[in-house]
Amino acid sequence: MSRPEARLGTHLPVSPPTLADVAERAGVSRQTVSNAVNNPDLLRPGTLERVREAIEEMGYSPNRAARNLRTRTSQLIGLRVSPVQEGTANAMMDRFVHTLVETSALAGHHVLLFTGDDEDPVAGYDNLLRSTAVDAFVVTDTYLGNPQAAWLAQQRAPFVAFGRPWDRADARHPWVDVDGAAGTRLATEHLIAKGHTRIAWIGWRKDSPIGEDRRAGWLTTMHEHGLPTTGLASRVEDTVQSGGEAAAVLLDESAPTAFVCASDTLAMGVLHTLWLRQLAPGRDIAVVGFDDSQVAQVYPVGLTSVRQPLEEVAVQIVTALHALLSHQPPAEDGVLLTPTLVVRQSS
Amino acid sequence: MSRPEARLGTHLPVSPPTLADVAERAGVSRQTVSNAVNNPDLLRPGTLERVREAIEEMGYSPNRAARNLRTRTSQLIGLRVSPVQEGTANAMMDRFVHTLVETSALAGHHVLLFTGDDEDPVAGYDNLLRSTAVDAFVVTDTYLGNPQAAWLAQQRAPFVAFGRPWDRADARHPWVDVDGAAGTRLATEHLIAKGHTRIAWIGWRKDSPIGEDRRAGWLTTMHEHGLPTTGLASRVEDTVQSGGEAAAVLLDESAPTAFVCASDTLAMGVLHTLWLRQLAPGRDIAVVGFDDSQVAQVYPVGLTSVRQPLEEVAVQIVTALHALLSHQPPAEDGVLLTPTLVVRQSS
DNA sequence: GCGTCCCCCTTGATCGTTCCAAGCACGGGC
DNA sequence: GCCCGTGCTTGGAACGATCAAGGGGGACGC
Repeated sequence: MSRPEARLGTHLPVSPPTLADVAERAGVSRQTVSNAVNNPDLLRPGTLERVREAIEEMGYSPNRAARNLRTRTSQLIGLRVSPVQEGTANAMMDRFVHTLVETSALAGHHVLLFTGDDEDPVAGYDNLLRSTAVDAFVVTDTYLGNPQAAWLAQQRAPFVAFGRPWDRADARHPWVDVDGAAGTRLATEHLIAKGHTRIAWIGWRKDSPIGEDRRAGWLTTMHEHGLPTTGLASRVEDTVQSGGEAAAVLLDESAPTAFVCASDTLAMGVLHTLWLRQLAPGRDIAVVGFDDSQVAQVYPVGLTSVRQPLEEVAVQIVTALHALLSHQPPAEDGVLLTPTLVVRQSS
Repeated sequence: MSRPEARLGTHLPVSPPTLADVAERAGVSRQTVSNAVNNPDLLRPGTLERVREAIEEMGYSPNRAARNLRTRTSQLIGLRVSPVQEGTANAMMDRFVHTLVETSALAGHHVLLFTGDDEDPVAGYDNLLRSTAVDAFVVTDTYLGNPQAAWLAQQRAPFVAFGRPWDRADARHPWVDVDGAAGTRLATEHLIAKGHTRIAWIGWRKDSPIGEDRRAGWLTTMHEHGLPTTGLASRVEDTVQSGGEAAAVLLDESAPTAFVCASDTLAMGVLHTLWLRQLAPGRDIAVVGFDDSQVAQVYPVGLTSVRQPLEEVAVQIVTALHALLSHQPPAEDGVLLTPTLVVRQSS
């Protein structure tokens, strides 16, 4: 029994061929075609060849919905996109998302984007989860107090976080993160090697664990080298203006010769202050940022910056997801990757 | 017959409730529950209330795969993400993608990301299309010679393009685009109003229709005001370095007092040259970019730039997609939106 | 020649939802 | 009290794939 519309030479879009259509053409059963696609080893070479030809000729591709229904799998990975913050320099997600999409494709998965209600951050996850629309999630914004990771863990939903669980109360779950302290350590040691001794820190407010982590890298490295840190640290909002103001105050009060910043955004503020004071970045005062964002690369005076290995992060996340979905017990909860330092003219 | 695992108080993830489970609980049939979800008007208020309570209590959400299979619909919109180009300033896609995701969500759709083989740009589309994994596509990179739009049109696949069909050979299809010429016209008239008469153009090579469109806006506006253009235009690669070099040459040979650029990337190059020559952007020489990228906003001397209404583009695209999927004959093929000018210190 | 085993393939059932057509209850009209 | 139309509700079928068994044929050993 072949479907009528596939026969008619109509101009209407014909429905794509099904497993049964291919089976009929190849003179085998449905299951054999299915095996040809999913378990080629089970077929005799001759049969396999014949089925493959039929598949090729008819342009057959398995219907996703039917397969999803039967296997209780969607081959989709959910990723929540958070609102765009204009004015900050972190166009960093682009790089991550692209690699994630590419890597997942290799593992046979696609990436599904969804937005979150800001009032109910969990709603988006809940919907997709209950309707079995996605197999797993990638959670990116794991700042302290974000309930998503804990909620997902409690629901026993498969997910991997980009970011460590800062809160001890969070149930254990797989995560991949970048060692921020190692990054600022790289930056600080680079500056020390260049002969700097008065190296200032401009970071975020104290309630950001990520910020504190990055600050610790600077602090311990300075201490290890017996260098002073008192009066050389400042905590501000993550904006260009705040960074500039902090740099101005530090320059006036503590006379640093170099700045390590918790973000490229803050570093841009520092560069702005240097510009106003006719100081040449890299020659008079060194500046190092964090994230290696596009501004760092495009800015006339290239900004030295700590670069997160986002490509590797994506690969590790997909690996962890794959293990999770295969129900393999994870070897370890988390993976901590080390960033690199991209040296440009500003240092 | 209720599923056993839903009864057991096991720690294993229980499969979510189905339509039948809800029906049993509410004391109605499957179809009634389905109607309560999809056509509430068909139910008597009392029944509707009862079913809704059951749905709420059990946390029911329709299984996506089953629904997709039956309705031959996936509620997914495919979007190809192109490789990240480091060094260019176009973090512009972020804004677009986010609005697209948000707007589609309102229409009940999700966004599926996929990558394309660079060698076979059509492969990714073909796979998703044949496996009925997506309902429609949004095509973003519609540069001349890109076969995707034409191929999709030929396949009668539903899609909306962000970008005009520059090639007349392309079959007709819905599109949404931003009027680049109107943008550079805004920029040029802004500079003329500021008293500039020697306004230079730095754009892309001739084979880019988008670049030619933007160039035309500058050219016609200059002509309309009886201003000179000879020796004031240059065409280069879209890199910071090329923009800087072009600016240097133009400054030496034609003494312009203002620059209109085809991109923020090129404008950054111009700013760099000004920096090297100790010229103050905005006071000595005016500069206008295109795209209002993050560098334009973060750069110490704010860069005046043409801003594309990406949010509106996304809304229009979703509207067109909705019409397309409802088989409503589109009122018109394309929608052309007008950009705005964000004036900052550089002009 | 016959039974046994194994490999390769086929058949029927199933996933959870929506479509279809028939069933039943309720109420009005006579 | 009976008939009939309207409207909510119902069981059966279908979407297209995979899972779980069942069956047929050839090779091999006795």
